[in-house]
Amino acid sequence: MGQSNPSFMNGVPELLILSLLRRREMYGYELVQQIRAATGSVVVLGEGVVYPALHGLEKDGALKSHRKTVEGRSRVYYALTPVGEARLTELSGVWAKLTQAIGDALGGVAHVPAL
Amino acid sequence: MGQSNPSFMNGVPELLILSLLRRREMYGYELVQQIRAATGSVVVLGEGVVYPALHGLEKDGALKSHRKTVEGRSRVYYALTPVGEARLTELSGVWAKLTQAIGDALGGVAHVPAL
DNA sequence: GGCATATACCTTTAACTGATAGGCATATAC
DNA sequence: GTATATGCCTATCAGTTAAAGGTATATGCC
Repeated sequence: MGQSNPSFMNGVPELLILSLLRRREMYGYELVQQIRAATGSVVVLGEGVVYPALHGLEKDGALKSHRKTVEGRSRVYYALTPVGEARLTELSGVWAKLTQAIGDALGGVAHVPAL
Repeated sequence: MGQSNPSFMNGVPELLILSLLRRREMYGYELVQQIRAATGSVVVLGEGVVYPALHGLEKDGALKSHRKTVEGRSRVYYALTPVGEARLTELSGVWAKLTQAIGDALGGVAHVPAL
């Protein structure tokens, strides 16, 4: 029966979220903006991607959350756990290996320089 | 209505196929093995990915094919067209921009060195 | 001859991810 | 009081890729 393994390209949203949370704890809405900012709008993840990812990571024990009310706003802050740090290290390694492999395969393909 | 844009991560199979075909023409079965070899088995695309991609690229005018019988084997060789070269340049640029953006966002995340 | 394996082409099917679109609530600005 | 920005969340859909199967020929082996 057709059962697909997750594609080799997946897990980047997770990777970005974990890496941003490594620096400091953040809440979901903030992450959406920070991902946009950190990638120069090359990667733009909507809330419909970020929130489910946060919930999944918390369920896996990679994040822990606590509510805090700031300026009359109730926010759910997420912080990395040791499990999350390990996950980040792992995903980062996979990503590095992947990009290097593809870079090697591309060899000297000229691309239009980013303007 | 829910209409998904293609994910920012897509198009890598196409990119790999085009980049390998830039060096020399190949047939589908050969591409499957060359992609595996060129990426050190980091990226392994099955025939179910490669053949449809080839057909799509040909329909777009990015590739042209011709049948050739070699060693009693009937093979369909694919070669890049100018359209395909342009496509390769474009995809390569997108990929470079993407990996750089993600690399920047990751900043100094230590990853386990590939063994 | 009969069988397994490797080559070579292709399609069908389905899972998974991520994108879109919404719904809810509060605060502030006009 | 209405619009906009913040902040959380879920439901649903679509595109891409993965897996599996289906056909056919060639070669090596018993």
